[in-house]
Amino acid sequence: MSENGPEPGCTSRTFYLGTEVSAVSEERRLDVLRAIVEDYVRTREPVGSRILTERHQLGVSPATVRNDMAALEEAGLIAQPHTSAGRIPTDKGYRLFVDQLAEVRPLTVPQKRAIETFLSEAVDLDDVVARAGRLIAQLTGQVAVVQYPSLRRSGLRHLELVPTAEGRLLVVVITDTGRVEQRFLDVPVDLDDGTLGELRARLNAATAGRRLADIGDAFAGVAEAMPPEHRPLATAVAEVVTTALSEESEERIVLTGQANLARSGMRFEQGLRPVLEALEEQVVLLGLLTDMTDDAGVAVSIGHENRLAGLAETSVVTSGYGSSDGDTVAILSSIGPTRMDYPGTIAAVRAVARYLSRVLPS
Amino acid sequence: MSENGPEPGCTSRTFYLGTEVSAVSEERRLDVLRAIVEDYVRTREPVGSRILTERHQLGVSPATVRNDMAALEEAGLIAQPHTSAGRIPTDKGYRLFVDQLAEVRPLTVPQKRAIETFLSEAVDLDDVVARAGRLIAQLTGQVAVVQYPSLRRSGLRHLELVPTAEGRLLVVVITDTGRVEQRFLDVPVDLDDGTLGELRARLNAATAGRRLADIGDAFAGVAEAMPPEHRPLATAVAEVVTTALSEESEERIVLTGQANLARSGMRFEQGLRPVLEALEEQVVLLGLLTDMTDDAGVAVSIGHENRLAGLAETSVVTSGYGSSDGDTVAILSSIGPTRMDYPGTIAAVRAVARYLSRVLPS
DNA sequence: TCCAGCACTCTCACCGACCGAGTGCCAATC
DNA sequence: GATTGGCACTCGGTCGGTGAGAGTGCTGGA
Repeated sequence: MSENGPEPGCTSRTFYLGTEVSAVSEERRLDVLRAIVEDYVRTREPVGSRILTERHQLGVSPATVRNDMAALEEAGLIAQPHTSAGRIPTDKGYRLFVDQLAEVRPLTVPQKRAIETFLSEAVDLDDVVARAGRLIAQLTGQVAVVQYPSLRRSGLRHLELVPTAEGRLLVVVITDTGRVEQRFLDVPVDLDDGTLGELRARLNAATAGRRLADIGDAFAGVAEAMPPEHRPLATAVAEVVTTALSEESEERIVLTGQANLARSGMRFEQGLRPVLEALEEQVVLLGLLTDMTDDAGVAVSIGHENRLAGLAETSVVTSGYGSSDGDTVAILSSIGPTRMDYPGTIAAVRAVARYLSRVLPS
Repeated sequence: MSENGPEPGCTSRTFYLGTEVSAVSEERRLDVLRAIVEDYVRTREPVGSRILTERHQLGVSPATVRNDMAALEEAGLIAQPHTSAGRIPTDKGYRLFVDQLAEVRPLTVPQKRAIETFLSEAVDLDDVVARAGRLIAQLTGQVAVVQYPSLRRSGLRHLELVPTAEGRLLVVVITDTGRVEQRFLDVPVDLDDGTLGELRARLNAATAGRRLADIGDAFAGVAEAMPPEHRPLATAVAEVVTTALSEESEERIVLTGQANLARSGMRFEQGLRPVLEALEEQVVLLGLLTDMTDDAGVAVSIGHENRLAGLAETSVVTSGYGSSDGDTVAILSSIGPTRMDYPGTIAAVRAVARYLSRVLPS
């Protein structure tokens, strides 16, 4: 445990563990960490040096492992619940494991096929989202969160204007991802079917296929093309569509598998309550998922890395999904204890996101 | 404890308790039961004879209460967790309490006003349902279940046919309760806008305002009125609408306040797991709620009265709600431990159902 | 650098004793 | 007949003590 800086030319690495050891020792220490993570995830019990040498081919004695463990603990990668117990990984330890040590474990062919068929049997968007959630929950044994395709990132398929008996106008928006939203509009002028039909046709011609986020200009053009007495109506419709559909409250998520949290072996130090409460704050939860998701595949957030205090004992695995052309229109994720099967969870989330993207514009 | 039948002309009543006592004793025994229920609900601890006389003006000594308790236990209305503990009500005891002893406790005026304003701020049906759930969960401190207006029991507001770029037809159904459903239809013939417009107009004329459950005949009439070459299309549309929208899978419910289950004092003997699992079986859960709900206000199902084994430790309080004309189109309910505040829960469910009915066809 | 041995610490399960709450029963009283 | 005070009994929860087991850190030698 010399505290000197690294000497030039020597083989020591201090990158992960902060102490100065040979490259081969360094590697074994990471093997020990991997073994600890894998054992702890499986048995849910702190793992000691003896067990470790018995269950893994480390090629060294328990005493040596103990030294390695001391180094890992010094580096903040593992910890002891109490003095005479084995070690468990810290959040930092899981992070290193996920980033560098975990081996990719793809799903089996039957599993993939099951995902594909189950998703393709869905009859509408609600069904697709519900089924995706059930798949994730079942594959990971954890809680699934699936976001509905975001309106802002979806394209417009059709815009419908329906006059109602009460003299109001019902504006219905259908996106190419299958979502349907509607708003009532108190129209200031009386309408004849011809005008309404014209407006509907113009609106649809101008907006079809565009992103909801950028149809403002298209609407402006339509309003100008209408006869002056109907321009207020056109702008009112545009107003309703653009404002209502950009509201954050229109983002929707679905939770599945909350019963998995109550399974034996899901013990949380603080109990289920903070977790369930965090899951119920859907707006905040979605914000967390959105922030951690980048376009490049699966993202993992571990324990205290999560902004939400209620999720301090959980890890979140998310992935974006989208239409077949690769754009991300929404997020899906699996949430479980930090002591989760990361390779399995990552594989499941990735696979479901992929098939979901394929099935989506049904 | 004579086992003789009731003697003619005497004042004894054996109706509730099975033993032969004077009417005044009978009444006191029910007072004791009420006191036990109220105390147990409040303290979550088995209640003994001494505590009971201290906290309630029963006008008798603990010894007398003990005799009454023995009778109540004999009648199966209360039970002892173990020999030297106090008594707790059984499901049967709660049932008697709910049916005969509980005093109606209406919500306060501010509470009512809060419900009204919170519901009226909703922007669309999703929002209404979500807000109703949050209200119930917050008022009762339990889990809320809110069903979306059932398609089958809703009226048809508008039916829209949209041709898509891929040469398919998108059928959109909008109900007067605000739900929107859509289905794709692979049309066998090519369409011109005129035909489509005619079909749309006829369909809407024939079906507007009718219940979805009984538009079959209307569709038949429309198909006959169309020129022969377009009859297949008309029947296909009718087919899609009638079958798809009568599917049970289209019934949707929303759960709110599951975190309440994890609050302290919500201890279930069997743990949360069976409860959460039962809540996740949405189809079965909805069946239970539907069966227990009658048109006449609030219904209560207690403990083992629930068909679902997972809900054996819970009670369910439901009410139908509907459009302002009084028809029930869906159900909302609150689920909590059998040891719940029945008067408060019933009042909350009733109030939210009432305001919901008023706000619904917004 | 590794390893065997050893002393030490700490948790957990178990045991027995004790205390208190609550009951059921009985005899006396209203 | 209903009520009550008294009393013996039961049983669960708590507390302190004990022993086993697991796991560690350290030291000295290979």
